[in-house]
Amino acid sequence: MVRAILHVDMDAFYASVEQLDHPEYRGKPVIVGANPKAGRGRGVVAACSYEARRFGVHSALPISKAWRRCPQGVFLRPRFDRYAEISEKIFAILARFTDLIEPLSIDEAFLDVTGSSRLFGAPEDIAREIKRVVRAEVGLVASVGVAPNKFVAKIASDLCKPDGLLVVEEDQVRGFLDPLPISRLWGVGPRTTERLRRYGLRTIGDVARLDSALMAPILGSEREELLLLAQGVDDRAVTPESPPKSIGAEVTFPQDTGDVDEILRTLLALSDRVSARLRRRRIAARVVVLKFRDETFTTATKSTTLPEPTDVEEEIYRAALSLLERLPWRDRKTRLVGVTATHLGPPRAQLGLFVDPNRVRKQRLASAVDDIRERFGESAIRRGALLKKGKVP
DNA sequence: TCTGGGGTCCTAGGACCC
DNA sequence: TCTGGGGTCCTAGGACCC
Repeated sequence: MVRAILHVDMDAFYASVEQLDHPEYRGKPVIVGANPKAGRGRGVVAACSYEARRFGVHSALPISKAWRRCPQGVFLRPRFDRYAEISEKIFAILARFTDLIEPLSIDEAFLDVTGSSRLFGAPEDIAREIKRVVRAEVGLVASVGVAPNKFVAKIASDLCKPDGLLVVEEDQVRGFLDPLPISRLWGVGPRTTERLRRYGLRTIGDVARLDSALMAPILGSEREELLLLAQGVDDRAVTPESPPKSIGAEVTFPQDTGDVDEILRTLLALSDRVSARLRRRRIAARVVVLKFRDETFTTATKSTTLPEPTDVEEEIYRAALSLLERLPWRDRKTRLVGVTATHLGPPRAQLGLFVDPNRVRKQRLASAVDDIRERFGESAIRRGALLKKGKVP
């Protein structure tokens, strides 16, 4: 049986939310991302309105470049809490049409509406209705791709933006994919594109027509999947939300720093953030990863496995500190540090295992802090060590 | 002109165990 | 004199996605 998969994707999501909340920004080039600091800012564009795209601005563009290309733009810092709020409304709308929803990001999802036809009509009608309701109830514009599988549905919505609706029937799939560049294939980024180019492969059709056996040296271990994708075959199911595999926080310093104190304070703040998010989800981590980037943009990660799972800030911080000592360089300035918790699972207490009374005290303290922050905001309460020097990043 | 922050998945070598 | 074979865990790095 042919499935009916929808890919729903909001157009210029962050920028559109800003234009929704601030009517005076409508019709203007809105650029959401890092602080441009008059062209000297660090970071990139997170999202921008279609008005801004006419100036050559796009997401992931360095913010300094965006400033130069579009000095008259409305530059805004992201308000993730607000975007999450709107996102919830959108997902609530999607849930009216099917239970089979797989979120891809804050503003994007796959829907399997194969079984929804009796109630809601043909897939194309469902897509049109979703667009109508999202616009009427939220005030934002979505694009929707409809196809027999996820891969084709995703490409369809990408290609019909903005405010698009594109249906690709099963017998149209090959003709639809063939002329597209190989970089449209899932999992084919700049590196793989370059490698495939060297073999003269430019379009998805070029890949689809290859002989699997001959491809071995070209594509490596993932050749079967890639070949099938290129041929428009994708059996992956639409699977509702799964628990996170890792939770991390990282920060790029406004200026590269050689100040050990600043680095330590930052690691503490990051450990704090990560542990709070672990506790909120009632999970604990067995592995802590420290990420470090120096002034030459060289990046290293070091990880360590803890004797037992933790959600306690102090333990994560101590693990990060022990990893700091194993870093390969000392003489270069630091651009970025990050702390990530992985190998997540239930905390010991939930498993019914013995928990050291000392840790119980720390956890109670941490939970109390969480509550205060919940009620009065993130900055309501902080560790003394964080206040010693300068501002918390 | 530089290159964010949140993730996922895969590979590969070495340790370790039976 | 030679030194199996398989499985799992740990660690580091890389490609990729939004």
